[in-house]
Amino acid sequence: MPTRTTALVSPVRDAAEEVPCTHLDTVAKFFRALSDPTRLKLLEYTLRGERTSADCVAYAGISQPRVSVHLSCLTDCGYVTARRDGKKLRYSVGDPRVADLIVLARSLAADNAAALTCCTRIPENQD
Amino acid sequence: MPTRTTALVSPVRDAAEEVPCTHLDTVAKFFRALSDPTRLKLLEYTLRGERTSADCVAYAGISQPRVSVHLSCLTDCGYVTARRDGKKLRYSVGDPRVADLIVLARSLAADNAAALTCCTRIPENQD
DNA sequence: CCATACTATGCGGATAGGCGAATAATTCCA
DNA sequence: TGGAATTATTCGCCTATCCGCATAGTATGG
Repeated sequence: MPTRTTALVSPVRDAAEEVPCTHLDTVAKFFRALSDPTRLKLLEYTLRGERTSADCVAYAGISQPRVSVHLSCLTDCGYVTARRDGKKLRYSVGDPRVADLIVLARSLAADNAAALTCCTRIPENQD
Repeated sequence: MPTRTTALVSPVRDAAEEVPCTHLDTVAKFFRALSDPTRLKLLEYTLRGERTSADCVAYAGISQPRVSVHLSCLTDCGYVTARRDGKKLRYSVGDPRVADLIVLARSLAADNAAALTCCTRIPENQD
């Protein structure tokens, strides 16, 4: 089916039928939210302070609709929360573990930066 | 080198200065390695003990070439290391931070499992 | 209420990246 | 050294998901 569907606040409540321990697909999806440079950029930006959508648009350098989608994704995945302030929505990161995760990942990635850059095995070369 | 899409009003001068910390694209790529259920499955499997390629093929349930690519990817990204033992290669996770990262991510994902499941922006062939 | 600012969605195109199948390359042991 | 076992690469196909642009929807303040 279509690649994008409405997220909003989905009425689906199926967490009861499965164990509380997170499943593979869920964790993978969790990581996928961070696998896009734009989303990662927005998350780290929001991590450093509460941001409006307009802030993010200016910071990320992409269109407002794109930012909206990314922020919605980050929100759905539990990375950020939105708070209405007048006409605007203000996004922030509430859970300190998010920062821990980023720091840890950056630490690991830094030590493997060279190898990571060379990880061209999966994608086709486009030279 | 990933193609940087030319943004509207993006200065894009970050490539000029050599960032001491890890680059955004690099970290994103780092996360991308974990954003695939198969790779995540293989990583967690390897995390629990040294594994051969054949082990991984049986465990993941996909073809050997696919496993080879995934393990190469995980290796390039610094998650696992390969050690030759006779005819076989044995894969293992040396860095304890990898386990920390997974544990932390699982912890976070568990607390947002419901929301994550509802994040239909990342569609899954799951019902 | 209405106008407006703010936010979300639809569309179409382009590309990344996953898979299976076939095959090549490499390595070890007899 | 040769054959078998193991691992890596290539190819075609297909889906996911990124983007920009246009537009629809919604909440707030007047």
